[in-house]
Amino acid sequence: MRQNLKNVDAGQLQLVNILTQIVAIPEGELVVALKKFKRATFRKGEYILSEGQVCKNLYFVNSGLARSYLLQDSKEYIRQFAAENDFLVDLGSFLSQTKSSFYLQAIEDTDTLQISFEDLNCLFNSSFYFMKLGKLIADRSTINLIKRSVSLVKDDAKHRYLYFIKERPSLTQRVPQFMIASYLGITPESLSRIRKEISG
Amino acid sequence: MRQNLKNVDAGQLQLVNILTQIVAIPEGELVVALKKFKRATFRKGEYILSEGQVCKNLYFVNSGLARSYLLQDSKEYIRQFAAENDFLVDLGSFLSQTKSSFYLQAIEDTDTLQISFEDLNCLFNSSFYFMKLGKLIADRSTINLIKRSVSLVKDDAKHRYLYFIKERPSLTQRVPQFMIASYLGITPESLSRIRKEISG
DNA sequence: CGTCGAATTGATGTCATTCAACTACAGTGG
DNA sequence: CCACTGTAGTTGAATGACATCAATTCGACG
Repeated sequence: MRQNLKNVDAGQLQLVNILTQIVAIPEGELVVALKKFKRATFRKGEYILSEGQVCKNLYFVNSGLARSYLLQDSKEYIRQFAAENDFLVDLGSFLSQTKSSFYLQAIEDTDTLQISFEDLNCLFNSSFYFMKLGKLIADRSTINLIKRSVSLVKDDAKHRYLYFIKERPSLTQRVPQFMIASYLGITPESLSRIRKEISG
Repeated sequence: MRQNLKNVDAGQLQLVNILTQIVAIPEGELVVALKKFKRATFRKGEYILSEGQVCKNLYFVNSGLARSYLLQDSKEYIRQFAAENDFLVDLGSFLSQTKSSFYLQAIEDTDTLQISFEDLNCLFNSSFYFMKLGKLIADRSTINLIKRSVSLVKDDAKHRYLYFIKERPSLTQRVPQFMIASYLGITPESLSRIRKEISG
């Protein structure tokens, strides 16, 4: 039986679309790869990973919304939101298979495709295309993080917020304000005042 | 004539050591790759890249020290120091071959091996090993940047400085204080006061 | 020895935090 | 259907961290 993409479900197709948008991959390899991804769903508020656990899977978000954050001195520091078509993982924990310092938690009911560390590594090591894909994704994420870290030293809270609502307008609606504040590195009170100032 | 690593110079050997420490690469491929790297030296203060130019090369620092920084409203924001065995590049400009928003400048007399965007791409696309190397380097840099961006929201200036001198003790000696301050996202005056407080 | 940029120090200002009070509102159980 | 409860969001006042501005001091180098 010939392997093709006609029988994949909507979630898998969504993943394929994102991947092939980054690099062209032979259909046969995609079909093989898709077999390694398993559906995983999380309820609003549910923890996908907790601090101290090893991040054994990488998640592709089909629908819903999740966050990754750090807890220190009983304060939360959000480092990322992952919505539709985003990847979700604690990269440090995942790549070295060591204990995580981050939590991964669903903000909305969230539907994902997960792949294990071992399976993903097989994929990378068995296919030039996937290794290339991995590199390109890592490159992008490096560039994004450069932007973010530069912005954190260069811009004040108001500019960071304006940039956020420009870049991720849908999140501005879906994410509670105190989480946006945490992501921006400020308190909910400060964000509230900034919003007041902007609207006024 | 058999290709081997016996005839490479010290700088090339240094690069080989760093690369093979990340991933094992057949000697033959290394020899081919090394041919694409060309020696480039810069005097203290010299610009390796200026804002608005396209970053056409990636640099491996054999010796010396350089920085990458952004200029905005006539203020400098240093985003990275590159010393021995570090890579230096404006990744955003390099990967998309578009105008750079960063400056690359030698802080000390600096000795590098440079490779052009085209040559590096050939290397990546012609060899699985190099593609893997590229991915692993990008992964590392992502992880480092996650740490940095989290630290920028989580830690105050004092903690960021303490972390810096712990992680890069040699730089603490070699980099002028006002540049360390810029990297940390604070003013030279603030850093001076922090140092006073720590020593006292 | 003189010069110039780097570093320090002091006085003051600003932005964001902290703490506290209050409002709005969604979810729960009576 | 309404009161109860808890969480999010807002607002005010006081505090704190870092910036700014200005004046020296330090130190490398010609």
